[in-house]
Amino acid sequence: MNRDHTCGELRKSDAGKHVKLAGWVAKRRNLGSIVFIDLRDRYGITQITFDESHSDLVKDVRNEYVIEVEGTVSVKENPNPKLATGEIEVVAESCKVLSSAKTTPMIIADETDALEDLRLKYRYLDIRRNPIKDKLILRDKVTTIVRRVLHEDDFIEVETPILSKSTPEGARDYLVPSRLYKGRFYALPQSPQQYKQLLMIGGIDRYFQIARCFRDEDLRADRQPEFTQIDIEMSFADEEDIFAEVEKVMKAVFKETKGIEDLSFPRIKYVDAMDKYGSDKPDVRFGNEMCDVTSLFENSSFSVFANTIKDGGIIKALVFHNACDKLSRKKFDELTEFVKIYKAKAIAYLKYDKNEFSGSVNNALPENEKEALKDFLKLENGDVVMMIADKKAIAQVALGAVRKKVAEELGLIDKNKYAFAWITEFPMYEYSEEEGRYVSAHHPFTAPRDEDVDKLIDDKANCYSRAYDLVLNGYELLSGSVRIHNSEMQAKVFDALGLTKEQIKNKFGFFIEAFDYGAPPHCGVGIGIERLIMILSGTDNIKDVVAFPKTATAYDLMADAPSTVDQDQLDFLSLQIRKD
RNA sequence: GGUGCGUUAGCGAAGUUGGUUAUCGUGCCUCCCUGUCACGGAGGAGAUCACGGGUUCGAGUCCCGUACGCACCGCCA
Repeated sequence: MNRDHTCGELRKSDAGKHVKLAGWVAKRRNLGSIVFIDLRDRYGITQITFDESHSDLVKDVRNEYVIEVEGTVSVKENPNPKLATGEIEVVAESCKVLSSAKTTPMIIADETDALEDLRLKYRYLDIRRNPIKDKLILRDKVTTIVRRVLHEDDFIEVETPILSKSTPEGARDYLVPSRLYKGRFYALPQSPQQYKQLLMIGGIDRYFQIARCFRDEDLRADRQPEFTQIDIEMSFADEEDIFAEVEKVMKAVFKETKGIEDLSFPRIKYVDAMDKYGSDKPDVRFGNEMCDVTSLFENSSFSVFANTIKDGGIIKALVFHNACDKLSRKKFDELTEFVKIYKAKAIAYLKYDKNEFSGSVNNALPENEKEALKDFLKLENGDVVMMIADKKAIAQVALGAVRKKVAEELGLIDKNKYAFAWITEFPMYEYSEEEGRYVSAHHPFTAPRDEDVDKLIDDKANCYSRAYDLVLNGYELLSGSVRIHNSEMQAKVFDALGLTKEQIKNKFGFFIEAFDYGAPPHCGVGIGIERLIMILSGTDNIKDVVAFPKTATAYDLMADAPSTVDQDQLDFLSLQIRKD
């Protein structure tokens, strides 16, 4: 046995005990004939003291050496309040080097100077640091809570295949060439969607899985190519049942990890979320909802507004209180550039202070329209109004992005707040410019709203579904839907998506067939674990909560993956790499 | 696919209108030190300035390209 205690557990009450500790040398302080070593393991740090007669033992010991130490627990005269073990030290009698270490390329401490790419290359060193290690521990704690709560409610965990079948709708698949079937490919699952629905048909009425998912799409600060979902599906259930179950899980997680009990789960329809927040994942930790002020400017002499409306566009407005002094001309130049990212042409603003207007459109707008705006928005001194006149979709999204950015910069967001919202009744379809047709907004197994069944084929733009998201602090935490559970309806949706009978048979044949053998009504969700842990641990970087993450270009800097493979391997798979 | 920013000792950064020995902090090595806990003190080593090309008498600095990293838009059923 290399140790009988961890480096995080000894306290004053252990004084006098003879102990054996093992760990990494986090810091060596040599004061001449006395040497202090901070010994670190997963559980914490304990100071080891080598007095005059023992200091030679660690003469050649350096940072990050792995050592085993025996000694006696002793109470310190000057305790170190920064350490949980700070009231004691271990006075060493022996020291055995279990492993030596080269000088590390980065400082291993809570505050490291290393940039992210270096930390990814030496991820095993980065994981020794508390900020990363603690998040891995939190992640384990959360999945443990989730499993317990779901098990209490009779859900069972079932594993579904990683080697799966490519699906045409949605994200690009990661493909795995088959050796036994020349020219054929497995696909890694984007989610266990079809398998879990088949489990429902198989009578496993309450299923969950901590499921790894893969999507070959470009990355973001909150998106990795492989990620983990808490995947849940339940039969004989609808929105109310699944919302209740998810809320129960979230309440348990927040109570047991953060001590937070007063969570609420308001519901917002998708169209309202877009209207008020310009996003289907609104950050509702703060207000500043957007308003539609189009009607005030229909006959405006300000041609920019009037022409936008004439061309079918709208004018969205957003108010920030007491912000006149905080938002400079320069800031609005910056915001003008910012909204161009979202294809908006410009952002107009009016400041109302000391009962007078000023700002970019102050001269362009006639007095009566400014007064009307003031009444409509109930403006008070100090208010700043921002407006975007554009096509509806652009004005909403661009001003919604401004809402979030300015709120952050003005400090309107309470970082200690956790604001959930269910976003409901998503569109059934969205138009894909790229493909020139309507595609599923969620996925093709999503049920339409009862009242929209007759719009499935003929009025796709106005057809809404029983899909929902749970949003937390502006992140999409989960997605789900009530599923279609009869083959006629399913066939109708495939038809609406423009899939031919042959495509349906090839891609979904087994799935469709299953629905002919008695499918229960069912619904479910997939909760993004990484985003949940990000929010719980207060980081905006998904890489912080993944043990071995990939870069923004989906590269593993540590393992150097993806990599080329031997010709033999290609030959086995009957694959040839094109040289162009 | 697109936009922006970045790349200088092991690590993190500075480097002015282009100018001759590239600076600072930290880490590393050696020596001194019995109460430190970011120990302290003295000394030392350590750089093809990402790569390729160009402009120039002269490039870390200016220009073009490439690679890599980060963020964002598109994309992510």
